[in-house]
Amino acid sequence: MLTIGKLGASAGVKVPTIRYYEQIGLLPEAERSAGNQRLYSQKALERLAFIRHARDLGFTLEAIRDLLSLSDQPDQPCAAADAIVIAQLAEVESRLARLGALKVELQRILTQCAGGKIANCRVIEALGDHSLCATDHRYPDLGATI
Amino acid sequence: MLTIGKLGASAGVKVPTIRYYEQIGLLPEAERSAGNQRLYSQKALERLAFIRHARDLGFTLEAIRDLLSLSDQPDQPCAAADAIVIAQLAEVESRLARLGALKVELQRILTQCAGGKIANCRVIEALGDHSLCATDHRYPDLGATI
DNA sequence: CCTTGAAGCTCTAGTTACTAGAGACATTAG
DNA sequence: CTAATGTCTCTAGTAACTAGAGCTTCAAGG
Ligand SMILES: [Zn+2]
Ligand SMILES: [Zn+2]
Ligand SMILES: [Zn+2]
Ligand SMILES: [Zn+2]
Repeated sequence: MLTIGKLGASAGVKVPTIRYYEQIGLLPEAERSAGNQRLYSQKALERLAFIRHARDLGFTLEAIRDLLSLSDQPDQPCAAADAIVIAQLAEVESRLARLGALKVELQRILTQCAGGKIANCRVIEALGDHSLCATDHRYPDLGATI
Repeated sequence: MLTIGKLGASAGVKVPTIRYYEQIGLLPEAERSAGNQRLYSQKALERLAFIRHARDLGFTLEAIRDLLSLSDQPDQPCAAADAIVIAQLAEVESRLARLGALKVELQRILTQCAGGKIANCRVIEALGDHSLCATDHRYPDLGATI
């Protein structure tokens, strides 16, 4: 049995984060010691490591919740799990495309600066006017994660 | 003079977002009509378009605040503005690197699935165990934007 | 046995950049 | 003049934590 501190150190997750995961129901309520402190089994460590790793791979907590509940049902077909991973890959690819365009545009903007005063700086101007842009980096709001 | 709705339509920014920008001091308090409705000048439209475009380029509101205050001081050297753009470029490149690693890893994980039941699915297993990963995608917390 | 420091507990609030909704007032088209 | 749309303020909610206050429990040293 591990205390919350040991668990966090083992899984690479901060203690308040573990309590947060419990609070939102991503981790089950932990057993408690006589003194009301949380105690964790090896299985709990595995579950937390799964969460941590999936977070590192960019999955949302919602997706992780689904993955965990799937992994608790071993005789279901795995297509649902794969679909979540495929969706995450698509998300990553979409972000990559967007960020690639941003990179190109920012580099291009930076080349416009010849130094000097702000009044003459083409960088400020380029930031203000999309019609000076070479690429179309205006995508409908991709949210934000990773 | 534009109403808030026209302003938003012109700049491609939703009305509540404009009010939010005013609330956090990114836009100055707008003039008001006799009936207490906000009225905006052409200059306000330019400022809002600047904000919108900079957001599209992934700048945070904090960075945009700094850029705006720099652009209000035309005889300052432009190095400070450039530095903000350079930092943003670095941020974008760092995210690109991270996302590139994630993409590779997610693709690799997906190849492990041979279909079938979850109990045998290597995808779930791979998600749970970083030692099965081929790349090192564990970077110290990059926050999240874009 | 006692003390002290670290680790744990609960609870609240703050972060980013908005978005949604309630309930009231203003403006405009027909 | 009325109905529809637009605008007003204010509050609260989103994702995934993080920080802090004020309290209790635990482990080790003297
Ligand atoms: Zn410059
Ligand atoms: Zn542009
Ligand atoms: Zn599978
Ligand atoms: Zn991994």
